[in-house]
Amino acid sequence: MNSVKIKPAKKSKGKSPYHHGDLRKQLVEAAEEIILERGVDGFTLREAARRAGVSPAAPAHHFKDAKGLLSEVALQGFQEFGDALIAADKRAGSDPQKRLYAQGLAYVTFAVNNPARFQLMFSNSKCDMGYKNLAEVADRSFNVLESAVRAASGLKPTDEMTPDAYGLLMAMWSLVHGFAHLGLGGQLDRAAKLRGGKNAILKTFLPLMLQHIPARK
Amino acid sequence: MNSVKIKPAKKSKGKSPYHHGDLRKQLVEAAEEIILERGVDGFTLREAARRAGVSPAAPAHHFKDAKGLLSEVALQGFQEFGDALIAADKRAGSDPQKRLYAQGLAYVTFAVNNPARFQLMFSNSKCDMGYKNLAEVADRSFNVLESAVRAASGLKPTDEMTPDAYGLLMAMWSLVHGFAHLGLGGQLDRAAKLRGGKNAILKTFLPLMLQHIPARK
DNA sequence: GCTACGATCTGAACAGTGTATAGATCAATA
DNA sequence: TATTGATCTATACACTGTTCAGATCGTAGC
Repeated sequence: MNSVKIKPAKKSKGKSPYHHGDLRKQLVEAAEEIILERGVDGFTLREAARRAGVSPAAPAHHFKDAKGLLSEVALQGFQEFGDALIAADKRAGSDPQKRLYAQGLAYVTFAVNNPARFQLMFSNSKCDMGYKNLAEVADRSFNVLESAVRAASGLKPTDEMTPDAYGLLMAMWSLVHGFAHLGLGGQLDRAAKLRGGKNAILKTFLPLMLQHIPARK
Repeated sequence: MNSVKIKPAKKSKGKSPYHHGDLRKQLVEAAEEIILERGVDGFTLREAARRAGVSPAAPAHHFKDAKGLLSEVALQGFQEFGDALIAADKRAGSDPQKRLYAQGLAYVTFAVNNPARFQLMFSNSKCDMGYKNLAEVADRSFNVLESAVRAASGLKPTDEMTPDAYGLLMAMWSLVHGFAHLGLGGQLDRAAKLRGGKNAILKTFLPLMLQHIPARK
């Protein structure tokens, strides 16, 4: 007999043991692969199970249902997304306008570099905001933007938001979110009759657009 | 025998004749019903066939596949959408700023009043921009906005778009589109911790946001 | 060491889906 | 009147998400 103890490897090429050992994580990875290859709507739970090398019923022991697995993917996506926004905000220094610009850049850059995840993160039909702390993690991203808008509106972090600041906040958020959504949908390419895809959006369109960031009245 | 000639009625309560008579239109109406009730992802072709009172295979004689039917719905949606934008633009008179404001209002109002159709219209996975003249009809809406942006940028209708005008155009479009998308997704409600749904979005948030319409530098 | 338990996974099943195919029906034309 | 083409039905196939009974196996308790 083999005296060497073997923890079932991530993807042991040998006969798969009855217990997978790392299924939850691999399902998440498989899901990310799938939505990237086939789009969010191309995802199927069975395909994820297939790629992880388990039966169709196995995922149920780790996620309530397909929506549960996708919600976990969205959760991790919002984690990275928030980190990216925070990092960009810090790099921008203390000038409110620069902070807004940097965040807008980071927002759209994340969307373009993670198109499938980004679409998933904002899809109510594909993931459930009630999943674990998904809503809180999502709001964390939102709060980074709110912080910069406060500064741009001359408000201290403890001040209550004024209606005008709310308007600016929504305008700023709408601006970058809409740009990302239109860009990923291909609308910008079609409308501007330009090619270049991802690169054109980030390098050409985005700076032109961000020059028009709404400013405090 | 009955001497009265009867065209198979829209929904003759009698035994249904073998040939439907008006299936194409009724499938479109059924599809609109379904996406309104169940969301775009809740649509199934079989359910549409069921509501029209025909077999699952019948729609194939009028639309290539499910995507085809939804594309037709999107096409009609863009028709109405463009009409609404044009009407708002005309009502606004000649002041470019007022034109932009009016179009923004009309853009978001349409989205909020036709949430399912709006989402469908901008969903690449659910409808096909290659369907009939869908792309052209969609661009018609876009061109209304471009016209107002030209005016706001001091360009004549025949002038070539400058990079700055392009930036303003994308900013304006992104602004209203992002607001609509975030609003329909429920993100604005959550972030602003307000209730009121459709009404709050249109009456409270939207005017606050539109005050920050990007202006020519 | 042994046992029992709980977590994890399989295999099979069920209802529902989109779509293809062959054949039925029927209006309209020749 | 006969034929043709458009429209519809019935059936079938492969696929989906999810459930359920039972198989497997690490591990906690004795």
